[in-house]
Amino acid sequence: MNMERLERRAEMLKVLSHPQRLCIVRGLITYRCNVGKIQETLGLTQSGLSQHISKLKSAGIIKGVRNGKEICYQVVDQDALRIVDIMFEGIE
Amino acid sequence: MNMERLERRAEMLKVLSHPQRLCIVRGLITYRCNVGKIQETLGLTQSGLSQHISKLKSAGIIKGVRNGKEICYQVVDQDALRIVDIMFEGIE
DNA sequence: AACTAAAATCATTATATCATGATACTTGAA
DNA sequence: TTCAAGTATCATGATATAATGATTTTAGTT
Repeated sequence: MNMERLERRAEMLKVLSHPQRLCIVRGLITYRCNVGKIQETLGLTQSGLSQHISKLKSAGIIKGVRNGKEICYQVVDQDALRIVDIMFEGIE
Repeated sequence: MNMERLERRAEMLKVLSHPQRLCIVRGLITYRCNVGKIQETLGLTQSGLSQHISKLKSAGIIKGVRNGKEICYQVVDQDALRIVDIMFEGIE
């Protein structure tokens, strides 16, 4: 069995397993790009949000492209996307 | 938004986000029941396995029924089942 | 060059998780 | 009623994560 791959997938799950990060990823699925917007929408601190973003990036779940002063993030891991969809089924 | 539910779902993800626990749950999906078997198959210590089982149970992912000296576990959380399926896609 | 907005990093403390080994509980059988 | 098998719990130290506030970097603007 490909243990390395399983470990990477497990790490991805761990990074997703935080309510705020789930909300961040869901936001990026729906709107992509908005970082400052998500901060105010979710009521996170700048530092807190940035650290969440950093983890999501390290895990390969999102990637960001700088556009002037802003950085536009989007979800690039398709499995993460499916999992977040499952997590938000029946929530709202 | 139903934050309580989201937190419970996130907690479920966290419990799943461990390679050994992913393997345990996959084993229980395929064969259900076998605890000692899983221990030898995966090469886990008795204590380690038991603690994994305990977390999976607390998170509502599995439940166990005692049958004599043995306890038969099975997966009861359907979302957990879907997620484990996704995790093992393309692995083996 | 100085200023500002956007974002990242650092430092700290508190808390949670992991791995291990030892001990205790539960149940059926001798 | 003792015993062994199967399972759970406890105790510990090592490591990881979370939350917060302060500082720093990056890039566009004046």
